[in-house]
Amino acid sequence: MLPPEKQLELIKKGVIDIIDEGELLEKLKEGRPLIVKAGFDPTAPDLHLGHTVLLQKLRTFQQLGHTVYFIIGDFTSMIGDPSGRDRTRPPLTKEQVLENAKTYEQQVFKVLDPQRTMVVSNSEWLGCMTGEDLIKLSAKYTVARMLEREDFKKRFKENVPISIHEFIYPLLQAYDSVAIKADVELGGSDQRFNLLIGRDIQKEYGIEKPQVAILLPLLVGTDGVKKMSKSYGNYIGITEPPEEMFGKIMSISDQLMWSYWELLTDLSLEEIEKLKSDTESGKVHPMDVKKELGVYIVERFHDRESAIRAREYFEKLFSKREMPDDVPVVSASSLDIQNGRIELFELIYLLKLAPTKSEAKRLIKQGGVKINGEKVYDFQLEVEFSREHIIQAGKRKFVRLIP
RNA sequence: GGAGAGGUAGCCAAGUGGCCAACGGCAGGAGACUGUAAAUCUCCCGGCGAAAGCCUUCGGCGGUUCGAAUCCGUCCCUCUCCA
Repeated sequence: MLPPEKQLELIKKGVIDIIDEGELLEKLKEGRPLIVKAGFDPTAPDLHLGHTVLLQKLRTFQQLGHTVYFIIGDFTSMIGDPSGRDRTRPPLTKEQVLENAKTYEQQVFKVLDPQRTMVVSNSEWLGCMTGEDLIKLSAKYTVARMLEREDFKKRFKENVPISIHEFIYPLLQAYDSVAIKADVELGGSDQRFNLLIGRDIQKEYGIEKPQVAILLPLLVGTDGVKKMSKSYGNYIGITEPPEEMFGKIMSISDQLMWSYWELLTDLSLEEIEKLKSDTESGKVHPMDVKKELGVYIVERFHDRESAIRAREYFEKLFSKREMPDDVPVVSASSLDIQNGRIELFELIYLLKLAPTKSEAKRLIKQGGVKINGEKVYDFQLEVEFSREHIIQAGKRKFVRLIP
């Protein structure tokens, strides 16, 4: 193991806050593998780039010889973490949660070292809690302290409902730390409150040296506004196909790109600064820098070759406005059409290029549909199937229609 | 338990008997511009229909009325104050 001071230095890189740094150093000096906790709620089937910020830091701990407890919040996700929310989360069913949890296990090892990772579900200890246990746990915290949280305070003030179970969430998360005797817990900066409750509750349960809370920056989602989150639909999943992943990265704003460089790559801050100043001075084009980022990230979760291919695909489809190679092929005979001809809007609808016939018409009227590269505005145009047609709806939806 | 205020499309939010498929904003879509960035401009944004128009929608269910998002009854949900 590296000397404690050296370890601390590596751990500190890129983190927002450590509570308490002195305590962490003390723990490191004990020279034993620390129990490092990070919890994930399986609220959607995929981990996304936002999670990897955290995973990467966990890996740092592993490289330093510590043990990671990866907690799947199968129990707590049925409540839904209220952190940063302006309303109650919709609850998940047990089936959904289990389904999602399954895929998590496979995905985390794209980053984590399996030798030093314990994957556990918090239903293991929370699921067998009795009513009495729960009441004892709830008694250890007060409503006033709960309302210290900004998100709760805001909702309370604005008369947005807060259910009692949302108060219980942080307590259960804290109890996880008791159950596994966590030395360190990692979380996004919105987890500050939850992680601190963990410290309080651990002490209540007789743990003398409570966990150290390490807060990491939140990755902003593809919308450029909210944190990357499954429930906001602004995420880039780590299992997404290369082209998809690359495309999503290209769609983030230039400004946002810099935080992606910072949080998702191993480049040093100096190297990123250099890229940034080169971009600002016009030495390099921001789009090229973004493509580089795209390749970097796709390569991490797939491989070099796929990453290059994804970039080429992108350039072909968008920069040169060409058709991709793998346009879905639909044969006219599979479409249930009479007389071998059909009105265009009907066709767009049948090909699922628009969700309703009304939308198909609108799309056509607005000039969003091309047949064989020609814009068509007449939604009643009769399409024949005697030969092949390339139908394009919007920028990126293509269908090759064969007789 | 009592008193009051509310529940309108993905979200926020107008509308208080016919002019309401319902103002406006956000989000979303298409087009122009372009680098699938940002900004800007135009258009669209319940369904069906070529159109006229028709159908379904304003928490649920019933009712009054020629006609209801709007009035009445009842139920469900949220918030506030009092206990």
